[in-house]
Amino acid sequence: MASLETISSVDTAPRHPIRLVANRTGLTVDLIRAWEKRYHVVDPARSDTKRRLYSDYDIERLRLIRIAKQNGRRLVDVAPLTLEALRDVVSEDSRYDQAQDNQAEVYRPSWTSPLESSDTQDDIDAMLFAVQTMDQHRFDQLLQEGLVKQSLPAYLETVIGPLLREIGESTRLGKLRIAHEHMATAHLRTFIGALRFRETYTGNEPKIVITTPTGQLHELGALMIAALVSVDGWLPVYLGPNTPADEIAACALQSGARVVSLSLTYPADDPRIPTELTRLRTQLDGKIPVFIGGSAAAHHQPLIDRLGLIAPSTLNGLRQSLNALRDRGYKEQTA
Amino acid sequence: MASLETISSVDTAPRHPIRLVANRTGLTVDLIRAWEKRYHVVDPARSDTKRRLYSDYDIERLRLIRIAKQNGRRLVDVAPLTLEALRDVVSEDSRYDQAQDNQAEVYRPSWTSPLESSDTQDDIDAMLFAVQTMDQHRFDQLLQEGLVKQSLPAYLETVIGPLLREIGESTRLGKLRIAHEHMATAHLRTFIGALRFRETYTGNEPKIVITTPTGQLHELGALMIAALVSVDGWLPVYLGPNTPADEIAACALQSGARVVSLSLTYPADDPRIPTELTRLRTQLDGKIPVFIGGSAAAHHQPLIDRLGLIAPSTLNGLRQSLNALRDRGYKEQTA
DNA sequence: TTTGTCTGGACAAAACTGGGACAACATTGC
DNA sequence: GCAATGTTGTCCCAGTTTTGTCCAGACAAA
Repeated sequence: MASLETISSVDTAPRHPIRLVANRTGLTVDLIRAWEKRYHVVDPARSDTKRRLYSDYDIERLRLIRIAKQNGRRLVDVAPLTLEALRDVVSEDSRYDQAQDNQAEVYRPSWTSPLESSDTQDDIDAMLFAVQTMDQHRFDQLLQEGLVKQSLPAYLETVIGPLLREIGESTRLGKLRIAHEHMATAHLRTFIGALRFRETYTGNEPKIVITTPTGQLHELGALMIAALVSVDGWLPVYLGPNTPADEIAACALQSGARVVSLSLTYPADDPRIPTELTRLRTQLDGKIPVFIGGSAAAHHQPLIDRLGLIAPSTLNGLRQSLNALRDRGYKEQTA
Repeated sequence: MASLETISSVDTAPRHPIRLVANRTGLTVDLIRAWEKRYHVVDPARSDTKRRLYSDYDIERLRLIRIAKQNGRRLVDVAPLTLEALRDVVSEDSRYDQAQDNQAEVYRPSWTSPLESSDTQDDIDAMLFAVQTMDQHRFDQLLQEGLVKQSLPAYLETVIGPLLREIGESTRLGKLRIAHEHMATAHLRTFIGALRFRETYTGNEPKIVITTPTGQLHELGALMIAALVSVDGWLPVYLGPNTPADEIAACALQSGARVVSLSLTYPADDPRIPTELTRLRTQLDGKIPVFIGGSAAAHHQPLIDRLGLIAPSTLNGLRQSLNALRDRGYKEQTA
């Protein structure tokens, strides 16, 4: 079992102290211990002085159990489930929360997760082919299957990101029609949005405003960021694309966000970008850090430096910067 | 693992606690017990400590009964019905609701109490408040709850449509900030998109291309149409907003769509609309009917008539026209 | 020293159960 | 039109199970 989970890239290395786990999952320290005592919900490793050390696997488990409870499951029922079974249960419950009449019940076959470590490029090519043939159903199927193979952050980084770039590239080269690009984009908007990154609500997770500035109409990068950071316990306040600086600032202040994150992709040299970023920086009064992501971020490096914004070069970098910000004070054991 | 349960369409294995059933059906825990006590609406299994354990079958039953009640049926009448009989009753009632649109005077049995419009207005007001306070979680919660109360087509028509109009209106009047509108729009894009996931794919559903023409950047109307028609067995080929006529035509031809449907909202008087519609009509060669929906459709009535496009005035009208078209085609095919 | 984590147990709140009461409303009989 | 009757959602009760929180005393970390 342990090796199987390693393949699906949930880190089993124990290193997080209980306080950090509590912060990320929204549970209290007492509760985590109580669950362990009563139902062996998790079985954390111990440091040489008997401190509990949790792995990413454990955190994911606890998060899922918390969601399952919120959905009305009883602790006794979900405690003994494996991580995969938990994912099944949670996704089933979320799906059915919005189910309605007259619909045949469609179950997602959970056994379609193949164990073979296939090349992600093959997956992407298959997706591109599905787009080219306008086979929406196949496209969706491939997206779902791909997600099962790895963790969400890894999936976004290795599959969705490259896929977006290739679709854009192919359209520019005339290999795909605009209609194909539109279909793919619309479908990906639905798919990424449906990752249900908002169901982890505890009421006290730190908020992050995510959008794109005026003139930037492509929202998928921003949406990916929203999905990504929610895994680590952030609550995204997602505004879609093309938001004026004043509005971003107002939103950040009203919602009490800890961070703002923008995505820049196309057009890379839009003259409004410097104006908007400067304006945003001014209005946020230096108190709220601003992260810049997206392929066009590099075009504005001098500006970014001058304004004191933060522009990690990869999704993973962004994620880690945010986590560092969030977990400030709770050091992790580097095993 | 938890893969066995994916076979049967309705699982009869008892495993859900009453709280979860209440969440999914929108009924209160008290009410579920009361119905059991009085009419044996369901007969849940019990855990070793007498906790009720419901099956998927039970949940489906309860949800259908709730909708039947909403349609004006009496509990005593529907309580003893089988699941299949319940489905018949509910779908019959929803057909009846549709007929309301076209027939001014219809016999209405005394036991039918039409949807309380004040009730839905309360819901909409609550949603607007959630938007205003940037309470995304509450907003989502309200959207989910509202959906359980009625069938999807009715929900789109009575809640989502009016909500969109009010959000637009409030923003124009300055009651909401642009940031609020952005947040609401982005959230609704995710929410409505997720509705479409529940399609029973057999591979031979008639396809319908859905999008908005060049210049029309608001996609939610089109997305609502996609969600709506998928209930009736259409397979939407959804292209998102702002698609050039050439591309729409190419997509319709490549995918073998039976129909094209466009949504026009804002700007209503965009000068590109006549050009684009004419171009589309020409390229589709008169073989593929084109439906026009959205609030701005009325502005182009003469054009629509001249080109022989079809512009039903309501969502229900659109739905009925499409179903008629599909059924006609089906007869021709089998004859 | 001060703060945080550990164990084990105690305690309290929340949730579920069966039973019943009751008010609001609709239907029926006269 | 009105009273009697039926229907239905909600609430209350007392007893049980489940779950969240707190405490004390020992030890570890900063």
